[in-house]
Amino acid sequence: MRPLRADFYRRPVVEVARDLLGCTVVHGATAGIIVETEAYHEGEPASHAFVGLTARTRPLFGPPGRAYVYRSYGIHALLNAVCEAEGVGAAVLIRALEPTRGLEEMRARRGAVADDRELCSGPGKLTQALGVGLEHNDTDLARGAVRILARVEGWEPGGVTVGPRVGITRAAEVPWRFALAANEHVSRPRPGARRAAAVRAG
DNA sequence: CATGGGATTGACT
DNA sequence: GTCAATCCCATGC
Repeated sequence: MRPLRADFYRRPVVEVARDLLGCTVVHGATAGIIVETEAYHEGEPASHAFVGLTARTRPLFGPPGRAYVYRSYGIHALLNAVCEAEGVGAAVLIRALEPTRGLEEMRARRGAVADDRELCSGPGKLTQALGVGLEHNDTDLARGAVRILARVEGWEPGGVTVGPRVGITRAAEVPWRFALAANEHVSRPRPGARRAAAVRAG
């Protein structure tokens, strides 16, 4: 498995979000297969890039293939892969991994969890498990400490679930969330997360 | 300079 | 189902 190069990310962000399923995130001795992603684009209000170029969003508008890591709710670090051409604010949020290497280290970082399916089943959980933090913001995902590797040869996604993104209040109806349908390591859809989309659809 | 709101999680009722 | 923890940063005065 080789690191994904900038060309992989320099495409429509929704395509990249789908194609990142099955790829591997590595940091040190820990690694996991991506099983859930979400796409964000400057053209819609749920994206941080919607406000334009600021100190915070600068990495989003930078060259593709770098990390955008930010603090959420004052507690968690969330990992994104910057996409599309330089100057366009777009990124894929990595929402869940299936742990493959360094399970003991992950358990140590995560504290007591019921079972290994909960080690990386959420965007805040996986960064904690892999030891990814704000210091990795704007680092190169092909050469830096945190890397994303291509799918293994012959890997097939099987069933992919497409649906609305989780935990947002604006543009909640856009179906830009992708997950491996049968995978046990995806994040649990927040039951309390706005039924607005469903109501609107019904 | 003060304020308010999150791309969440885990504990508790 | 409900709610608190906690901090960066965009916004407005």
